[in-house]
Amino acid sequence: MVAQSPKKIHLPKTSESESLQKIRHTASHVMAMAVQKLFPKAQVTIGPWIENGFYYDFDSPEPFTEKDLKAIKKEMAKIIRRQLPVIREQVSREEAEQRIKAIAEPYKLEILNDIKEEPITIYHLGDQWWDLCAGPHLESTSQLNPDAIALESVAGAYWRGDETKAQLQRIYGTAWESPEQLVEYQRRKEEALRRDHRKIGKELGLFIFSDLVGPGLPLWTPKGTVLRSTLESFLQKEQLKRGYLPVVTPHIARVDLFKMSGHWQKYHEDMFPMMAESQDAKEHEQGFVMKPMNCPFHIQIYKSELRSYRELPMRLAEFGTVYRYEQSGELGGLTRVRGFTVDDSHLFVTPEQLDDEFLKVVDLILSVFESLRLKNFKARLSFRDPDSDKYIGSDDAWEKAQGAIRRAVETLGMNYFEGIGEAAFYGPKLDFIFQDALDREWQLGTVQVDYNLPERFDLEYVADDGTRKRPVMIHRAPFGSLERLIGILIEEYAGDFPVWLAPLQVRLLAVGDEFLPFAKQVVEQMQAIGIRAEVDLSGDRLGKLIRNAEKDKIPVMGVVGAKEVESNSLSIRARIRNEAGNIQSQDVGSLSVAEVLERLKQANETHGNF
RNA sequence: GCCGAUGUGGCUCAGUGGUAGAGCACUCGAUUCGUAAUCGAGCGGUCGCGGGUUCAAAUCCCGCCAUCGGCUCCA
Repeated sequence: MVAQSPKKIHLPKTSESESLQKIRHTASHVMAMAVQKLFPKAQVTIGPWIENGFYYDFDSPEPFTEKDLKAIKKEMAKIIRRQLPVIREQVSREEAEQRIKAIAEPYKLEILNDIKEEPITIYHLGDQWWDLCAGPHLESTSQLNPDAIALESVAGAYWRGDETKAQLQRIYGTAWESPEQLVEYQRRKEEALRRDHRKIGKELGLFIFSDLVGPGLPLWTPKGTVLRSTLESFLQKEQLKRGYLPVVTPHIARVDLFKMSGHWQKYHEDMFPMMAESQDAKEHEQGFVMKPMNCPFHIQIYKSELRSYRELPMRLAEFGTVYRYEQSGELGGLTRVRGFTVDDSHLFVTPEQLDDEFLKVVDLILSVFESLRLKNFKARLSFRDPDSDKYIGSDDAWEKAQGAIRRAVETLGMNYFEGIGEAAFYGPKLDFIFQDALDREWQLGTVQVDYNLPERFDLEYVADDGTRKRPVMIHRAPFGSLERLIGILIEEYAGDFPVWLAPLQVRLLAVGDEFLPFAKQVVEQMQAIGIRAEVDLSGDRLGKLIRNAEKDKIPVMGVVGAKEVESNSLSIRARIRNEAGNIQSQDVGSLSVAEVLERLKQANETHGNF
């Protein structure tokens, strides 16, 4: 059955709609006025529109709770009903300063100091309330519809986004052109929640967390492990085709290794504490640490022999599990964990090979995304912040590395944006950014150019003229991490994996117990050619078996009864993705066992549909 | 780490001061059944953990742990 959506409601983005910008600017001012009415001690700071609404940050001696939102919303409705005109006024810097001082709002003064242009614009709500604001705004509060506004949540937020500064109270709200849009927005949010990988991962039994094991440390169940290994072997195969060399390295190493790499100095707070045999060893920093990255290990393998230019590029690859002591408040599902597996590789190349090799890596990454049907991503040039001291190496090395990345994206004609301050401590990156079901952004794939670690580890190769030269390193991971990738994939597919990735590809459902032997025999044939299949042995009625298989999102169901045994066939029901990307369960009809085997084999090889 | 919220059987949830309940799942029995739930019975919970208040705590208070939404930080 096809669900008919009654009327498609378009939800505009704030950045694309001046009308929404006005609504949300004005709504945030009305909210701030309401808050100051109810909490006279609250001071206002900033309150911009965001893609789906707006927020406003307050410095309040008493924190707001979710219960307060109701009262604030009520107060907002009152303000709206008073039909206050929104008046724009231009004043001189001095005038603005005086007025701020008159109402004792120190944050506004700081904001004023940041505004470069003059005159300063102030927006008034009638003669009741005003704030510095660039606008645009509605003409009157009466143009807001209280039924198209919702206050969503409260959160702590640091002043200026700086954790050393005051913690403010942020209220998130959303406002729309009509109540219908608000309802649609809320409906979509609920729908997004249904795609949440934490929910689906639990339902499908892919991974678990245990309080005893610890936060941010996922445990992979048999089904989840099948999914992981399918992804791993897919990439492994692609890498072998491209001359990568597999390696395996330990999970821990002496602190000294990470002192040499610079991790101990620049990455210390992201690392689990050192293990040391004795207090004395600890004091002398003579212990072991869990690895937060694989690069220093791969470097040791490179360095274990004198390398010739003939060996380069040398591409050492490992699914290496790393451990990072992420702040507790950062952890969440599979997208942010403390132990994760990087599909890591370090390429040691001559400076002349760098550009070409970089392009090959980007090509691999894009083809991996294509195989996974991942289309919605952004490319970010993650460069260093020249004013920060969190990086190692010379300006020259950074210029060269950043130049190489820029050349690559220009050559490819890729769309990209720049993230200053987003570089790794040892080098700049080209990152591929995806969104989760709640529109949060996550970095998956990454390619990094590194002149610094070869320097720190004194890496060399013998050039064709017999001299010793320094290689350049490329760090790269198409998946980024298996954990985060799987989190994103689950949400992308809403749990309905393409046949080649589905942990269980086929389940056979017997109409009666007497058909189980035939079903078992067909499953054995499937397993023999690498198809993941099982028989439902629960003995329930067919309707129930189908319901369970649908709930488990198994791509192919094969019903077995007298007819099928007779003709060595299966009555196939399959979950098939339509053009719009929605999964529909379809009766494919009766197919011979041979035909089913062939189709599944094809799906596995081509990553296509059943 | 910071601000706020939440934590009841494997899962989803009800229970707000009087000593724990439902549905699903699981086990057993009956049913042998053709495309999204057959019927019945049974098993299962130190109500996140620790302390306190009270004659009495899942319920009120304090601390801790975990999860969720943000902030900050990152694959």
